[in-house]
Parts: sequence; C-alpha cells; structure tokens
Amino acid sequence: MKSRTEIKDVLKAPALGSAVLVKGWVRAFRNNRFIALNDGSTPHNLQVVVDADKLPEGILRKINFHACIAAKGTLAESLGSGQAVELVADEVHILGECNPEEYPLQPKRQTMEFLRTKAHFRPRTNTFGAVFRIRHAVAYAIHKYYNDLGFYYLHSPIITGSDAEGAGEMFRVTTLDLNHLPRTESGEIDWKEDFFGRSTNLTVSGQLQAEIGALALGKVYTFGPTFRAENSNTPRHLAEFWMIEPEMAFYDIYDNMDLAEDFCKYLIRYVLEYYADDLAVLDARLREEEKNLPADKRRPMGLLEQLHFVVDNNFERITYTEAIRLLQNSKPYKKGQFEFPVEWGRDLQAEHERYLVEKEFKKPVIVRNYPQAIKAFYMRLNDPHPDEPGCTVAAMDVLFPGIGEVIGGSQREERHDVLLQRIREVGIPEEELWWYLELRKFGGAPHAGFGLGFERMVQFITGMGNIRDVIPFPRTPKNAEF
RNA sequence: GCUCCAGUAGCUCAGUUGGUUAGAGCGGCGGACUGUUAAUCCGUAGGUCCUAGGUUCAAGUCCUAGCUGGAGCGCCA
Repeated sequence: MKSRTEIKDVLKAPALGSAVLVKGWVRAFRNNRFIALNDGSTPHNLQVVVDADKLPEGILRKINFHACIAAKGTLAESLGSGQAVELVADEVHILGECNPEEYPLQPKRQTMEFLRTKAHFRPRTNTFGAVFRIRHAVAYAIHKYYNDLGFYYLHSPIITGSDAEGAGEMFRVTTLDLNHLPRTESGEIDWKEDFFGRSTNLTVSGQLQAEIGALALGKVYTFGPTFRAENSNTPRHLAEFWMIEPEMAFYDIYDNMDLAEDFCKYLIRYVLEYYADDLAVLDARLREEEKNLPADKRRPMGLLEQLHFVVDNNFERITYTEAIRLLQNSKPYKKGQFEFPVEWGRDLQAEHERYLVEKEFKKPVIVRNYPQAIKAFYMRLNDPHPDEPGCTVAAMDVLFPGIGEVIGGSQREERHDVLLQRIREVGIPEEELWWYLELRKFGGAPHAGFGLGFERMVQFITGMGNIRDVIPFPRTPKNAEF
C-alpha cells in the first residue's frame, strides 16, 4: 500500500471515478457510515463513506475518534451537502487503534490550557494543525525573503562563552558534577575544569556574531533558538524561543526600519496568499472565542481584517521624544489613567505602547532614537538634538497591536573610541568583548540590524492569545514537559 | 519576581448566609438509526471536591501555608 494519496491532493483535483488510497486520523464517525478523515496535509477533511454490512467483523467499533486508518475506494461526487467529493470505501484497515475510554482528547471544544498538557496530541486538533502549518510557512517565508534579497544565512552559536550579550539572564551549560564542584584556591568554582575550559551559557542572541558576518558577507541573517532564564510569566514570553536577526553592512537606522517594515509585511502577505484555508480556521476560532467576551474586551478587527490592515498601511514612524510628547498630551495621561509616569528618560511601559499602537495610530508603530541610558551598549550614539534633553541612540522598536514589541533593533556603534567608552561606562569587562571591539578597529563599517521574535510574529499572524500555543513544545518557568 | 483570580466527574462548568445522599451539558459505555456535517433519540456508569494543617456540633463552602494553572505588571523578542 505505497500509493497513498494525500487528502490535500485528493481535494485539490479530485479525479472522480478513480481508485484512491488515503491514510489518516478519524475526526468524526457519524451514523456508522460517514468518516471525516484528516491526514494533516490540509485543514480540510475527506469524507469516507463506508457500508457497515460489508466491513469485516469488529472493524466498526474501532473507527474511533483519532484512530488511524487506511481507506481504499472510489472517488465520487458527494450526495450530501457539506462537501463536493467523498471516498466510497470498499476497504478500511485500522492502522492504529484509539480507545476512547482512555484517550484524553474528545471531539469537542477544549481549552488551550488543557491541550497544553497534551502536547503530544494537540497537533491533531483543527486549531493546532493550522497553527503549526502556518508556523512552518512563516519559517519558510523568512528564508525565502532573505535569500531573494541576497542575504546569507549565518549560523550563530547556541553555546556561547560570552555573557556580555546584555539581553537577560542566561542558562548555564556545564558538565561539572554539581555535587563535587572543583574549587580554586580562593574557594570559587574553577570553570577551567569545565568542558570548554571556561564558563559557558546558552545564547540569548546571535547579534554580536551576526555583526561578524555582516562585516564580511555584507548582508546576513541568523535564525535559531535563543534562551532567556528570565522568570517571565506572560502570554508573550518563552524561555526558549526562535529569533531572526538580520545584520547589514552600510545600513543606517532608516534603511533598517525600511527593511523591518517590508519584512513584516512580506511574511504576512505570504501566509495570506498560500495558507488562506488555515487562516480561515483560525479566523473562525477567534470569532468564536470573542463571542464569549464582553464587548469592551473584544478586538476591534477580525484576524483576516487585521492582517490585511497591516499589509495595506504604512507603519507609523515616530521618535521616542515625539512619543513622550504625544503621551503627555493624551487623554489617559491627563486623566491620570496611566499607572506609570511619562517623562523623557523613562522607558515606555506596555500601557504606553498599547496606547500609541491601539488608540493613537491604530496600526504598527516604529519608535526610534531612545535615550542612551535605557538601551544596550552597542547602539549608535546620535548627534545631540535641540529637542532632546539628553543623549539618544539609534535604536528602533516595532510595536504591534496585541503583542507589543515584535522587533527590536538599532544602528550599531561602529566608532571604536565611542564604543570602548560606552563599554567602560556600563562596566562590562573589555576582555569579554575583545573580538567585538576589534571588528571596529580593523575594517569596520557602519552597520545595522534587528531581532524579530519568531513566535511573536506567528502569534500575531495566527491570532493565538498565548505564545505557548504557537510553539510545539513550549519552555516556560516550571515547565519543560515533552 | 510582584499583584489578582481559579482548582469540584474524562472535558467544560454549577453548587445559595457553612447543614441530609455533590449536580448539569458534553464525552464514555449499551441500544436504535443507509445521507450524516459539533448527527439525533433511549438507557447507563462515572467523584480522594488540588495537598497539608486549622476553625466549627457540622467544611466543596471559612482561615493559613504550599502546589498547579491563568490574567495583569516588570524584564524583553
């Protein structure tokens, strides 16, 4: 039985009257006659019609929810109204039984929280099938986008010896026996005894290595897992997530913003064009979910509407200084409805970003030129500006409705003396960054780049409320099952 | 890490000011059904009320601590 046809292909170009073999998982079995079969190749099911009298003894009761079966028969125009074609089966084989008395999933709506505890079965549901197909689509579109633009895919290391990446708490990597740690004479842990002869961690960002690539290959991007040991408990954070970090020589902050906007739109457009069926499933799911919410909690737009809206409009671009001014003139500010103060020099809080994106502009917003004091050491120092009470750096954040910051990036500081001074100011040991500094000393160039949180983008495109539901096996504080 | 909310049948939930034998829908099981679409109809089984203490004549219900989940915030992508 090698000539299996995928259901996607059966439905795309049905050859009526021809013999077909399909294999998949039972989604429903109605009236001892109609099997809704899904094989993961498409969100749509194929209706398999069986004649109960002609099936071998005992098969009927094994055609259970999520049992795996093979069905051989003839494609025919459907007599029912729910589908165009159906498979009139003359053979049905059970490939994998699924005892409904023990199987945890049921043919009904179940909560995301419950399905999270069944990560080995949840891809079989309509919602997660659609989410994971789209996750694949976005990953593919990322590579296609950068390849078509002449970027090279650079593999940054997963294990890093640098702990100066400055993006948060790190997971330590060690092979030392934790019960018998080697000590130096002064009593500290002797990392020289460890596998790499030094202290190592899982990476929090591939950016610094991407800069090495950009200063040789011109335009590169990384796309790999990153790890943050932050105790973040929100629907937008994971301890293990994937990040895309393009880095381009000769780009300034404005080139960087143009690329970021074009990139976001490309990914959304790609999914709209090639995964409309899966988006329809998710759009319907979201509508259903929103129905149960009070009117003021509902999203202003449906999923498809929102995706088109992002693709069809230019992102709003403002400076941090303008953002502060806007916020100070806003209604919630004047009515004292913001929890956190708004003043130049303080970082924008989630409530402020939400106001700008969801109320003021109602579309994605790119904020640039943040105060130097609240941003990373490697961001390029701007020339003084009369409107700005302090130093700013050429940083940019792309803010999306619902999920907040989806991209963070900057033009990098390429001036050796300015960078060195900054490193000393913030107190990072210079020897940790010797190679990063040498990039400025020998053949340096102006360059810029950004990081896109892969799961946040997938979250936005699929409309899923919790980031844990757009990655197959989420890693979060107190959870590393599966 | 902080704040708030929740934990009752396989799932989703109800359970009144503390009071007799803790309920429903879905799902399961048994049966009916040859055009169903979350099929429908009849019948039926199913509970350590998260854990440990405490208050009380009496705790699913009140108190304390813990565990787990969720939301908001912080950190960020």
